[in-house]
Amino acid sequence: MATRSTSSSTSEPASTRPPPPFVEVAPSVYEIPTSYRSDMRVPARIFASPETLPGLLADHSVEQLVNVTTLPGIVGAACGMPDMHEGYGFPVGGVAATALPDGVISPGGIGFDINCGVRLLVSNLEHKAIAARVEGLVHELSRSVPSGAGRGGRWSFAGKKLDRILEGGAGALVREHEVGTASDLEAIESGGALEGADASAVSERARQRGADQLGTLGSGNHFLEVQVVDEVFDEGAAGRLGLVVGRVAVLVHSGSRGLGHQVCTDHVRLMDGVMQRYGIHVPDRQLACAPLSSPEGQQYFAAMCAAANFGFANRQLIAHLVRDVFRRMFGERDGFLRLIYDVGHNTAKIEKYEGKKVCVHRKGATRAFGPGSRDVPAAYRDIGQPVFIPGSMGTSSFVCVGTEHGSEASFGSTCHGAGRQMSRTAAKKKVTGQALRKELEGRGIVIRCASNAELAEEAPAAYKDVDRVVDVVAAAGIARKVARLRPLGVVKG
DNA sequence: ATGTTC
Repeated sequence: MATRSTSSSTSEPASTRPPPPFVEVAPSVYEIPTSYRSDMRVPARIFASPETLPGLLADHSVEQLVNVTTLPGIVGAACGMPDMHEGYGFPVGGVAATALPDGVISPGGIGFDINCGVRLLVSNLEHKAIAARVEGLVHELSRSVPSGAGRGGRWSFAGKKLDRILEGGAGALVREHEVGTASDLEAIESGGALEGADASAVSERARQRGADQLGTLGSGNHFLEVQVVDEVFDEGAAGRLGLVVGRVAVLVHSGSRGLGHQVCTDHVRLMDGVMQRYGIHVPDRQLACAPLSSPEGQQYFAAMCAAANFGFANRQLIAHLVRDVFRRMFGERDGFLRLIYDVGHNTAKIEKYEGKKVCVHRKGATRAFGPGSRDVPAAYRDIGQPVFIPGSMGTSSFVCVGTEHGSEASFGSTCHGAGRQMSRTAAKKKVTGQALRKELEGRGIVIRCASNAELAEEAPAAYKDVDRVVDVVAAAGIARKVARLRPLGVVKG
């Protein structure tokens, strides 16, 4: 089994080892040259500032990023976003592009929660007008959207219906189940469906785990937040997105639940078994991979795309449940929620860089294409693709847009959140869920969650400072700040 | 992230 790391150096605390040699190659961009370790194929590029770099050295994420640079077929550099932290094999907040056709694809470079992502909806409501109803609103949302580990919902999909969701993503729900509208699809990355999906590549077990989980939040850092637009940094871009100070918005953060998790588990196991046959040697068993052109690579890619489509459909159904609540409480007109955009941060996609096709792994990294890209919705094409960077629970979230510079510096990617600075277990030792709940309520934030113990894992103290993380991506020029949103209420598992 | 060790 490939569940344990075989890299001997990851068994010692990160702090006891000398830091690798960093070279500042541009403002807020550091590189570790290939001379650092003989097995590196490309440099490791880390987006950081003098203030955030020490934090990145506190766990094994930098070493993991160096390990990623050894993958066969990797091009350019392995990139670490400013919210990077330790993950399974690859760091969370990591980007790696491998050249087609023989470069590898590695499930660890996408993560267990395939197409975990964020969607932002905006209402016509003024916070001032509904301030007294926020508690009731959050309560109703928590009743309508199931959350918590292992939780299923009222909807269940199997057989051909599930096949069409796995291959058609959010569009299958729009077309067959009257969940949302066709115009929603224009505001979803890749139109809400990745082309490479093949339902038959998804195991029966994965299908069973996912059957009743569409339209559910899950647990961990997944949440649904009612927010108010707090500050606008770029009037032009904010206006285009429909973000006006004082306006109420809803941020949904969820993924492909047990289905995506099982797809990752299935294929890590398969690849671990065939790596040697392809003559691939990696410094950490958790980097299990296979050439994208191999049967194992193709199977995983097809299953991963199908799980990603399940993720898009999940957020589509959650948004549908949220819209129902808003409509019931505020009426058809005032309660209308327009989808601004939906973007994932755990996928691998075939994209073109410098004229060559590459497989871009993004794990805890958000696609952030710049102005002019055909993959950006026409309505936003001149400002760049919207990107959402949620802070930790109860802290501000940022809306950004991608930049042209990002396509050369980070394969069109930026950070995905604040990023952990404390493990889940460490967080539980430091704070109790009860105390955290009191603190949030003291700041006027309504909170509904299934488990107090899990609440503690998501304490703001367990995360990096999102303001600093966003300042780094802005300084490095891989995203542009548009607006900040402040939480009014949180629903989580 | 996850029916939190098939």
